Amino acid sequence: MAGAPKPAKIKTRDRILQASLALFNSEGEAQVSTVDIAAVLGISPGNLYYHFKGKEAIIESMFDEFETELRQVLSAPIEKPLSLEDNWIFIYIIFEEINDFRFFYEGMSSILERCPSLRPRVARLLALKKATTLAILNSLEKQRLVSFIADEKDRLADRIAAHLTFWLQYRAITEKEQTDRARIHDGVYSTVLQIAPYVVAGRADYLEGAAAYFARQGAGKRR
Amino acid sequence: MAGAPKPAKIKTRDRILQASLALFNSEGEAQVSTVDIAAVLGISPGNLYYHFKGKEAIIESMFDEFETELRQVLSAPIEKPLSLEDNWIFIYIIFEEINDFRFFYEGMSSILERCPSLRPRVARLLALKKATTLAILNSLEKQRLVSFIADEKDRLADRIAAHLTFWLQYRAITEKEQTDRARIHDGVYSTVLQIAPYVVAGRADYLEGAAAYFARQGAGKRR
DNA sequence: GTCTATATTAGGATAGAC
DNA sequence: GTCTATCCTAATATAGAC
Repeated sequence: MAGAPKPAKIKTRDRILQASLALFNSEGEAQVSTVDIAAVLGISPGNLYYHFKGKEAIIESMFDEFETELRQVLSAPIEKPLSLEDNWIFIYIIFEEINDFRFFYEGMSSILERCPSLRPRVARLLALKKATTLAILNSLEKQRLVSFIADEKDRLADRIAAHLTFWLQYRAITEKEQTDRARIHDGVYSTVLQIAPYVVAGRADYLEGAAAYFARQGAGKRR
Repeated sequence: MAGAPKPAKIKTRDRILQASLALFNSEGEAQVSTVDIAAVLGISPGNLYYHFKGKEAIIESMFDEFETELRQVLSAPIEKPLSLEDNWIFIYIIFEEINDFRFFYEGMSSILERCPSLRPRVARLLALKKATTLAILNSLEKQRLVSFIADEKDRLADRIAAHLTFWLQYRAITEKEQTDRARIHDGVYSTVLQIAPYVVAGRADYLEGAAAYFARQGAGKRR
């Protein structure tokens, strides 16, 4: 009803990005050629090359978008602390972002070899993951919900950053039949459990609460 | 002096495996062609194809060896429990094995795409990593050194298995300048710290002991 | 912006002589 | 076992018409 603008045909450039992402994620970036991408879109390879210099250019353009989104997400809890449950949802969102861009994580070293300009940007993104995790841990610590000694806090933040980065890949190998949804869910639960042993009082309650929360969500149909 | 057999020229087949591993690890498997391998060995591509049907055959053959070695290593603590310090050395050995085969871990999803027969074997290897970790945790638990509630133990084993698998990659991105040695060292320390919060009594002592142990080793020249 | 046609290469792979 | 020579293919990339 509202003055919606005409159907607004999606620009070819964007269709290329969108189709490439889908293909990369399902087939693996290494297994997809520029011809494949053009084929699924029903356009000519020549046309594709009019929009992008090549596969690397496509990847770099995708990364731009991913980086922007993830930076935005990761900055939220640094600005204002979240409640415990909000933290859990927050981890969900991060895993979902990463899952949408999983081809990149799976082929990372080969991609970074071919797109060296991305290397420092990836490194900064990982650093931001750690910083955000640290901010959350600091907030929990200030609320006296958890406590750390020595360099435990810093090390935990590092491990969680790595966990966020690689857990989906780990699970993809160990549980081949899982759906994306199940893998993400499991990843979040697994992150939450990692914090449990540092919970000051009522660690059992925390574990129980988490188990209940994730059983509930697991049955649901988030996304 | 001793009746050493003549210089025993290494068989070409083995030289190919050895050179390929070195190239794969330094350049990335995807960036290395059969021609490259032949070139560094000073043999003809035709000769290489006499020994191996192609790059995939080389990788599969390398994996055979890696699998055998790692299985042997991982089976040790299942058969007989280790002391605390022995466990640390044990983790060192695992990281070293993985580091020697890191091209495989880095390009895993692409390699498994091309060598589907390896997928179940990799999955079983990861399962064995987890089983071994579980065996160690069980042993520590029986000695009353650590304690777990709910499914913490199982989840920790899973996380450590993932940690062993991906930590070197994580560090390779976040700390570009590190040497292999430093990365491995850091990986072991980081694994050890992950167990700390479950230590029943004297967690502070445990942490301090670990820090001292790894400071000492870090200065040393293991390997 | 899009297509058709074509060029260029690099990599994988084989045949046959030595 | 090893080399030379060669082939085949798939993927990248460009030129020029529409």
